[in-house]
Amino acid sequence: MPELPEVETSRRGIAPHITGKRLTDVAIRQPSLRWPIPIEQCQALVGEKLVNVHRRAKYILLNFESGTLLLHLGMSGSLRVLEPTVEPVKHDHVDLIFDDQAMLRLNDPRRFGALLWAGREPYKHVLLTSLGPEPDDPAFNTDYCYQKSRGKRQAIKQWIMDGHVVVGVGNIYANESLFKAGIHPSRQAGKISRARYECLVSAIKSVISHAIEQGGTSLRDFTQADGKPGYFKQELAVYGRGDEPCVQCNTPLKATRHGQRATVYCTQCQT
DNA sequence: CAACGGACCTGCCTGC
DNA sequence: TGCAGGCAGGTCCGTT
Repeated sequence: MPELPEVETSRRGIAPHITGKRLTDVAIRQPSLRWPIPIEQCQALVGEKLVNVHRRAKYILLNFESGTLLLHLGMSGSLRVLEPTVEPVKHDHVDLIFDDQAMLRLNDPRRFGALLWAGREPYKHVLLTSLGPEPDDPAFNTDYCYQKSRGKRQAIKQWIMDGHVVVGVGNIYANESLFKAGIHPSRQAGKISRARYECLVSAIKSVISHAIEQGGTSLRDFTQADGKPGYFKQELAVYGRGDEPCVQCNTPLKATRHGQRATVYCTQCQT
């Protein structure tokens, strides 16, 4: 479900409803996510105010007065803000209940998500320390990519999906960005020219920022915090369109795999 | 060190 | 209708 645009959409959806409110109760029905939820540290936050809700990569940072809860949605997680009286359904693993009748509820069928305690200096948490720049960071630019990729034999698709290179480019937006830049997904990262990296960086920035504006991509069950779908799906050029005609040249799109992940590209437009 | 595959889970779809 | 198998938006970790 969530790549960076979906996570940012979720953050924007929940923040206005819970920022500045005081945590009054915590319900953890399933503590076994990717890593065990630190139940006692969550309960110790009861009585504290939620100062703000930030995001780094695909992590949502719930900043309380005494420290930060790190939230990751994994492959299938979603967040809703509901009234505390709403009955939980299957896979509603965690509720954070705030005063003023606001409840943040995490649902995650596959349980690849995470809720972790990151203390007073969350950016020093091991999961956040070695992350690459955000796509919209000026530090993510042509020179950075060109220099960092030299000597790398990895396929470009896998390289841009590596969070140590740039964060937030998951499988959907990797496919879309490579199509937009006209780059074949199998091309070796270390052999791509500076000029082509300029196209790719620009494509990644525009694809991600546009998807955020559209409220993310709704596939299967992704919805925004208010339950509405994202609207980016209708703009996908290649993802999920194997064998369908290329939007630019009508050639049937080729579906294949890179490192266990579905890859779709145009054999004519991407070289 | 780089690169790859496996692992963690459930749900949904396809084909027999 | 039932069931096995494959696949899904992420990413850490162990092994080559």
